Formats: sequence, C-alpha cells, structure tokens
Amino acid sequence: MEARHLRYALALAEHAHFGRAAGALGIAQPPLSKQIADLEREVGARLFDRTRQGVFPTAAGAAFLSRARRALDEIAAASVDAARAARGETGRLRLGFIASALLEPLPDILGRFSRERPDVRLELHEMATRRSTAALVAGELDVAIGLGRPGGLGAEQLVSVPIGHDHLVAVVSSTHPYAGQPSVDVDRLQRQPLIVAPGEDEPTVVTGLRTLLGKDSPALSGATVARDIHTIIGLAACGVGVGLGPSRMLTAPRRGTWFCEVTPRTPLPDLVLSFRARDRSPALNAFLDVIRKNCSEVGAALDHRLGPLGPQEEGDRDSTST
Amino acid sequence: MEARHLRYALALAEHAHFGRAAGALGIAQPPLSKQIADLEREVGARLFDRTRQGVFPTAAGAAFLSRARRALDEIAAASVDAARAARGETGRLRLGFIASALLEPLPDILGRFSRERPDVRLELHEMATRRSTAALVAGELDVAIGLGRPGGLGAEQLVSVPIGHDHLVAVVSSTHPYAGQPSVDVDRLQRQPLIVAPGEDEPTVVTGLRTLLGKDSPALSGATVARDIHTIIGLAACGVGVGLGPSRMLTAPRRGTWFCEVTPRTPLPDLVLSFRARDRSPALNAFLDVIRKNCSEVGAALDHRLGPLGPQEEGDRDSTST
DNA sequence: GTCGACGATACTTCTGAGATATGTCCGAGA
DNA sequence: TCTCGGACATATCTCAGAAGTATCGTCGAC
Repeated sequence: MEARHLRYALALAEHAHFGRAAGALGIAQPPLSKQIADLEREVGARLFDRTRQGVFPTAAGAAFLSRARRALDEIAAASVDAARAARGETGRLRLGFIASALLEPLPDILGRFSRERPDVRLELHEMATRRSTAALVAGELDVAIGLGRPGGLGAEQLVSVPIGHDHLVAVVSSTHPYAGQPSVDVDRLQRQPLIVAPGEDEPTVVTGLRTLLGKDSPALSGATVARDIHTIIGLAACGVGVGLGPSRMLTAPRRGTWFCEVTPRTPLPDLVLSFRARDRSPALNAFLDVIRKNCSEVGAALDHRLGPLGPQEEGDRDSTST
Repeated sequence: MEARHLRYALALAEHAHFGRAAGALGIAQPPLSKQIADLEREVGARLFDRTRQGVFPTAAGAAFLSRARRALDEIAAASVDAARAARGETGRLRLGFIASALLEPLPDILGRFSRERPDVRLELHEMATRRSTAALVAGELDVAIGLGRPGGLGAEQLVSVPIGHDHLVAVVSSTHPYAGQPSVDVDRLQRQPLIVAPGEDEPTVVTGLRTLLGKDSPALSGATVARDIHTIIGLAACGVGVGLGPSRMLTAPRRGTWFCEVTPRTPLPDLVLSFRARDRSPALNAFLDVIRKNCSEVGAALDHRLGPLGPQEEGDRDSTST
C-alpha cells in the first residue's frame, strides 16, 4: 500500500463522487476507480458504498479513513520535523564542561543559545576535561569545554579551539597582609599556606605552579586542596591561607576577600572548546554560531578552523588540532 | 512522498548499509541509493551520514524516522482496523426500541451480542415505534424494535421482520376476585376499572381493545393510563384495577399480583425488527446473526427475507416489507 | 602502490499509474 | 416502455519512473 492510496481514498470521501475527486486530484476518473478497487482488494473489504446519491464510506471505510488521515499527517510532519532539525531548530545538544566554566563564558553562551534555539534540548554535564574528552570520542557528548588541549585515545578526531586565556591570581581574606595590594610576587607564596585545586588527573593550576615554585616545593605539597573554586575562595576568606586559581575566579567576588595578581604573570591552560571534527550536526553548528557571535576573538579562532562555512557545508579536513 | 520512501529509509536505518538494506527490501542497491537521494532532495535535508563505519541517520534523519515509523504503523493499522470493521468486530450499532422490548427479547439478544462483539459500541435509545421508524429512515438509527409494521414516509425503504407474537393478558392484585383464575372473559372487563397503556400515537394494546370492547366503551374511556408496563403492574397490585397488557408482561412477575389470560385470546400487534433494506453494515449483519441464532423461528423469518447470505453479500431486493 | 568495499552514476528494462475510449447500470422523463 | 444521461467499471494504450545491470570514484587496509 502506498501513500497515494490514502490520498485518493481521502479525496473520494471528501467529494463523495469519483469524477469530482479525480478532478481535485488532477487525474482522470478511471485511474481513481482502479486505485480504489486495488485498495479495497488489498484491504480485503469494500471501503465505499457507491450509491446513486453519492459515494460514502462503509464502516470499514470510516475506520480506514481515520487511520489514513493520521498516517498522512505523520508523513507531512516527518518532512517538517526533518527540515527543522536540519536547520538546528530542534534536536539535542549534550555539553560537558568543567565547573569553573560556569563562572565565565557559559552563562552568556547558554543564555543566548537557549534564547535563540528554545526547542533544542540542552543536556549539561559537569565533568573533568579528561572525562569529557573520552565522552566526546565515544559519542556520548556533542561538545565540551575543558582545560588545555585534550589528549588521550581518539583525541585526534576532535577539533579544539581555545575560547579563553587565563593566568594565575591569588585570593586572600580582606584581613590578610596582602589585602589592598594589587599584586603579590610569586616568591612570597613559598612561605604562605596555600589553597589550590587538585591536579592529579587534570591539567590545572597546579601544573603551572609546579614550574613556578619548583617541583617539590614544600608550600605546594603542604597546600590545602579544594576541588571547587568557590571553596577555595571561601577557605581564603576564612583566613586558611592564600587561594590560588585562574583569573576567571575574578567573576565570583565575595565579601571579605581580596584578589590580587601574581607576578610574574603566569599563564594557565586555556579554556578549550572541543567537538568531533566529523560532527556537522545542526544543533552543534547553531551552538558554534552562538559562540562565534558571542565573542569575536573566539569567532575568529573558529572561523580559522572551520572556514567561513554556512551551517550546512561539508568539507574542511585541515583541522590544526590533534 | 510515498510510503516506499519511508520503508526504504527505515530499512536503511536498521541495516546501516545500503547493500544489506537493499537486500532486505528485495531490491538492488542502486535503486535504494536513488530513492534515498530523491527523499533527501524532497525533504531538503541530508537524512543519512554515509561513513566508512556505516550509514547513520543525521539529526534530521532521526526526526524523520520517528515520524516515518508512526506513519507506517498507522497505515498497517488502517488495514487491520478496516478488516475488523468489515467483519463486524468493531463499529457502532444504534438500536431504537420500545420499552416493553426490554422485558422479553432484548435481554437475551443484547447479552449475546455484547458477548460476541465486545468491541461494537451499542447505542441504545428507548423510543416509540413511530419515532424509531423516522430515525431509521433518517439514518439516525441502524436497527429498531417496535410494534407492528412501520408506516410513514420512507418506511418502504425498510425491511421489517416480526420477532415476537403477543396476545392480551390481564394482571390483578392477588386480593382481586380474579386472582387464582386462569382466565377472564373479555365481557367481564366492561364493568371493571381498567389500566392500559396510552394508544394515541402508537399501535398498541388499546388498538386491540377497541375492537374487543367496542369503540366507545365507557370502561376504555374511563381507564387509567400508564405509559410503562411496570407502572401498570404496580397499579394493578395496589388494587387500582385490572391491568391489561401484552403477554410479554408475564416475564415481569411481581409479588402480590396475579396474571390471567383474556378470553377469547386476543392477538396484539407483533414485535417487529426493522432496518434499512440497503444497509449492509457489518455490525448490523452481526446483530441479525445473533437474532437468527437466538431464536429459530425469527431466524427463519430473517432467512426468508434476506436469503441465506453471508455477512458480506450484496443483492436481494425482494423484501416483502413496505 | 594495489586491492576491496561501498556508495554514486549511467544507462537499460519493464512495471504499473494514468489517459482515452467504451461498456454497463440505473433512474429520470417523454 | 423506451430513450437519454449520469456515474462508475472495464479495456487498451502510453509513458513516467522504479528497478536492474554495469561501471565509476573514493577511501581505508594491506
């Protein structure tokens, strides 16, 4: 059975007349008679009563027609839905991100994206960079924001773009001697109780600090470890010590704290956006568009890697990543 | 777009491989490639990603496929539903009946029918014969049970079959002088307070009584009138008078009452089943089958009028009705 | 590099949808 | 009763397009 049979049956039911229904369908009457006859033979039941007064559906015909209407509606909706999904207006985007990204680029990006694409279901998963990289490669995420160039098995399938530069800053209680100082020299940190994020399975602040303070610096090995940036700031506010973290931290001010630069200025791993190089999903493209629009420097980086392609284009295999 | 495109897309999604999907569909690979390409052109979006690892739906493809599945399910269900409706297993049957039919043939008939055809929706409407005839002609009922041959405009389009013979019986209180008597002579009713059903717009008990007692019998004109048989019996039980009604009344015994035959035996209008002669709806056929099976004499009458036709046959225009 | 797998393309074949002409049935009207 | 005309079915032809065959282009694997 073909959709044609359904359309013809519906037209016949609507016009109650073979000739007029055929006219409305743009065909002659005999083909319509034949198609309806074929349909009735396939279904195994007479679907229309041909009377002098007109052509009316039988009980079987009425049952058939109601299903036929729904079927044709589904077919029409299939095209519409597919087109919408292709334009990135619907669909799903699974985003993995490190917690600190919530401080700075994500609020703007997510707000803008969900305003522009209200029908794309956003699935947000906070996770470490290493995990998000693996999840991207495994197809469990569509896009990830992490620290530094992703490495590990399959990372060469990913495109990665830095979307934020960071350097080391310190946070202390407002009663701390450093409070009020615009900056603090790194040498002075050697003699301070420090508060840092754990650095075992992530490229993070500690990575930079090791080169800065020396691999086996007692200040480092004795440092208080807190996973969350807000915890670091909180501990510093309590006077536990000097909190160290990325400059993104500055967007989370808190009463009773003082932030100061660390000299010499110490760059930290970039905040990096990654996605599968082969992935041209419209929702992802829409997301990248938002990022492009949100921040011109990031946009330039994306353009550089993706070329000025429209949201549909295929091609571009010269990714500078891996 | 045709159902073929949906089937092909689903097969391709299932096998993730053009060659194997084509094999499963019983066609060669090139036609499948072409049909999918045509479909993608019509939808205006790429539906499948062709990769070395296999063929996978894009976001648009996934949206399309879910609609396509539902559409094909509806199409399959259309055939099934139509076939069921044609066999009279589903559908609707609108039955008009006079209240007294609830006493005798309807309980058996309705019980059996709803057991045999649980998915046919029965719509029951109690109404006078004259109304049910008009409703049948107007297509507002499918079948009716009334008293006597239906008359009126369009009644010649109906087939009518007597399904029960009745004669006049009397009901009295068990304290009434007639109590205990097997029968009562009609002459003695002239001097009794009578209780009868109204007879203005219906062929009913009164019709028979008029010829029996005389057109202007004072017993008749002074009779108590009650529309409902149960009311007649109730009034008789209270000693209001001698209730008169069809022998069907005997199936509704009540404490404190006595039923007796009226002599000479006085036939009343038959209980008659009617339906549109042209109506071959499966639910109606199923209903007629039940009546045929339920009562052999009625079955014979139906066979006589309809011929021994199966539930599907057309034909037979020699109705003895009108 | 060659080979093989896979999908796309080119071209042919043939099914079947649709067109035209005609038949059959039946009710209306003379 | 006969004819006429409207309406659906049937017969036959035509042609669009679905499917088949052969081949090409591409891309990994070896």
